[in-house]
Amino acid sequence: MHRLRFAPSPTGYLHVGGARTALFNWLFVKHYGGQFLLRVEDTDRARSTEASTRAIFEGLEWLGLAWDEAVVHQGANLAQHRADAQRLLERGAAYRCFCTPDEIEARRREAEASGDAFKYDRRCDRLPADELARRVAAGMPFVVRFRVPDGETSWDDVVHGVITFPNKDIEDFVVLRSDGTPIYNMAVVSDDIAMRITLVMRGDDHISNTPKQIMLYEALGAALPRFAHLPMIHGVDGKKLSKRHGATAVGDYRHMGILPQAMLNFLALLGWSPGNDIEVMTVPQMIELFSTEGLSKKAAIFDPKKLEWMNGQHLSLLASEALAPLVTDALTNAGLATADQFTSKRAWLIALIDLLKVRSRTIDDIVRQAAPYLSAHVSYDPEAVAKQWKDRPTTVELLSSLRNTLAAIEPWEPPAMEEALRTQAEQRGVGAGKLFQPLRVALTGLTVSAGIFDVLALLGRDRALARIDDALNYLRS
RNA sequence: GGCGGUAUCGUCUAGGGGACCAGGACGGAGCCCUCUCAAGGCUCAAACACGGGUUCGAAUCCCGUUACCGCUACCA
Repeated sequence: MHRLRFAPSPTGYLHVGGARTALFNWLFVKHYGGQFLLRVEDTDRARSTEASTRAIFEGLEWLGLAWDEAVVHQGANLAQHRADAQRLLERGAAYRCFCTPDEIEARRREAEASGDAFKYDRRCDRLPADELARRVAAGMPFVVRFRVPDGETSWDDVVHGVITFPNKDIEDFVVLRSDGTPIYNMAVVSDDIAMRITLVMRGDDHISNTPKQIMLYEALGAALPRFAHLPMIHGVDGKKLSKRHGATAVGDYRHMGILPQAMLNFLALLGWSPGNDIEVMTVPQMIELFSTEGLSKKAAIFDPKKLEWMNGQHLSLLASEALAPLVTDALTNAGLATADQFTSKRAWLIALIDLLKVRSRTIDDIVRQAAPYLSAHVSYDPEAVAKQWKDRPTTVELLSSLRNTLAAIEPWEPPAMEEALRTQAEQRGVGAGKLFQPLRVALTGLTVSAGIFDVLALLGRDRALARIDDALNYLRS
């Protein structure tokens, strides 16, 4: 049984890069079977916050990436980490190092000054037994260093294939600080063993940690998991994604009106390809199609434009009924409507969404376009007025005439409207657009909207006529 | 600096020796549809980093170079 885990450190919001890593872990488990676990790596007390932990949970929940079993808090496993480090010491795989940070730093500077790469010289490992005993007895502070064995360390990475590191390039790294707390690599390995993780899938910035971790597994006598190192996600400038690139937290996109399934679909395509030129997928399709074969090695650049397009695709994939709650929420938040406003007008709301979603890429786009249909009056876009109501007397005459025609239409439905209005255009010897555009401005205040008959239908006869009256008043004043 | 990783259109990618004068998608340009805006359809511009090999044949394999990224902490 596969057991994978997503292990974010709660030092900020759920980042798109983290979300993508979580997604691939989740997809793997959903496709191949197994458990998807969540571990919060909160051992950096200085940077970890409760708020961040909550934000990560919320982000994952919003995306629908549900985890199995209870969340593991790394900070709670300190005793286990320490015990594992102690075992390392007992087995002779690690040793006590009494060098102080200042001493190490001084030697490092010295080495750099002479152009050499610094590597801990293992001097404390050569301490005579009696001296070692004396220092321990005297209670001298020490860190525990792992004694890197000779040879080389390699593994068959699921995405990169075989990667090999000569051990001589790895120094005896610290596994336990002088205060007895574990260093990252120790904590990770200890936890992954305890959680019985079978596949460690994470960002490829961890590639160089991997040989150290493998050595730890081996020294601890634990079975090795497999490793899969996913490529990073960069900003448009090719640099590591940061706040400078604008929205990088998944929550930001949620608030911009992006659908979670679109976010997932977009993220999935960053570093993975199902092949066959498939792009737009539902979540079940992604699970079905997911394969480690399609994983890419190359860092990808986050393109918000394509995300928006993707969202538009998912918007049209979704039934307006399903969109309704999201739209009402957004409308409410925008102060354009109240939820109970729609309880009696559900069919009307659905019709409105039908009209708007095809010309929207986000929920927010829908909200922006909804204003003319919800408010009592419209405000006229100056450019629209300038362009479509250029000659006021003519426009007044036209709108008045249109008003009369509209008032007599029966039933109040698009086919009847279309016939009446087109007939009128013919009688006037002008193209239909000459009527529709000025009318559109009267109805919506804008030169762009859904088809004019749909707008009329949605507005209802009374409001449509009232809008025309408003326009007439405006034009005469 | 050392070590590791990566390298196909601006971007995401297909491609795993001949099917490729390199396919799809986003974005861009244009056309069609059309009451406007979208959506949709069609068309165009746009890439195998460079240099050596291997091979009858390389985007695909190997080696260098270059560029970029990551790690190089008593951070995670």
